[in-house]
Amino acid sequence: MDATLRDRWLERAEQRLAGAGLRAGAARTAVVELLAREGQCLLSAQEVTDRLRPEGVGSAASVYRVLDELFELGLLHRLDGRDGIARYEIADPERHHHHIVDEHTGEVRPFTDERLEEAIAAVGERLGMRLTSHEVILRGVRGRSTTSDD
Amino acid sequence: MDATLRDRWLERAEQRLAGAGLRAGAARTAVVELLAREGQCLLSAQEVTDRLRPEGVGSAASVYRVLDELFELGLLHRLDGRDGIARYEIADPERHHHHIVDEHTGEVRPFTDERLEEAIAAVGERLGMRLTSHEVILRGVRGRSTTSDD
DNA sequence: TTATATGCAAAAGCTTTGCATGGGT
DNA sequence: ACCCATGCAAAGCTTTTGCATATAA
Repeated sequence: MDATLRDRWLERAEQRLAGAGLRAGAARTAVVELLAREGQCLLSAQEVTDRLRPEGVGSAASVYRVLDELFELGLLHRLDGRDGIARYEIADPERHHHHIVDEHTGEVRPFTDERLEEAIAAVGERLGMRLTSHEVILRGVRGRSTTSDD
Repeated sequence: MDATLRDRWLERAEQRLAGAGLRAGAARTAVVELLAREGQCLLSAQEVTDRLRPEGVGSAASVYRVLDELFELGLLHRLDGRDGIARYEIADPERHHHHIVDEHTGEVRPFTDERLEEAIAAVGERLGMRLTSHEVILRGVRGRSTTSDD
């Protein structure tokens, strides 16, 4: 867990939430703090709710509402999975990653790639669009493009 | 509509479906033919069902089943939208595109970019993964990265 | 003839919403 | 005090599944 990232996001989140005239209730506070700690990789509403249960706060409704609020404020990235479940992770302007899924294990690994980012920016330019967000999902299996295979 | 693409896909689809020991019923035939014609851009199960209604075939259940079959056989790409709806489009090995969404209008435009593809292939190499599929979604607004804004 | 495809209706699963209550500011 | 946040339960939606029937091979 990246503590710098956590603190930076937490501060920005609280700023922006307050700035939007929203109030800090128990559920929202718990969700935000959980995300700051454990939301650096993808988390579903269900997972958030489950991890909050021990604390005795965070109904499904509140979790969904808070997650959506944070997303709308640009504080979270959102990915809609093949399984019909939305997953969120904290959005940090200075740090940016994408995901690669192992088709065998289902494991999701984050990665960053400068060349990929440049290519994407160039596409936006070429198409005459100012990009507000983008997402890349790679799927594959272990092992390079040799002929071996599984 | 690209007739070459349509015919190539149709042929490959029928081959692969037959090869999998599946039978050609009325619903599947209708779905496959519709996709060959109009499935070059994203289409939801609902949209497929609606367009098949005049023909009097294609219940929701059958459409979902056929769509999933085709996807599992690698004949369709699948994208899970923000709205919780899955959309499909025909997969052509020789042609490959991604999508850019206009945040104002919701309009989805397909695009291709060689440099982007190369960057993605390089990432797979670097991470030691043989890529089986990948998707890129860009979101933005009209106008280049000037300071104007929307 | 025999296994598969189809359609209807019911069920399942994620997410949203209505409403009364509790809690920030 | 005022208004927002919360939680429960019900509703909404897309997608899946069970089952009887029709149909391809």
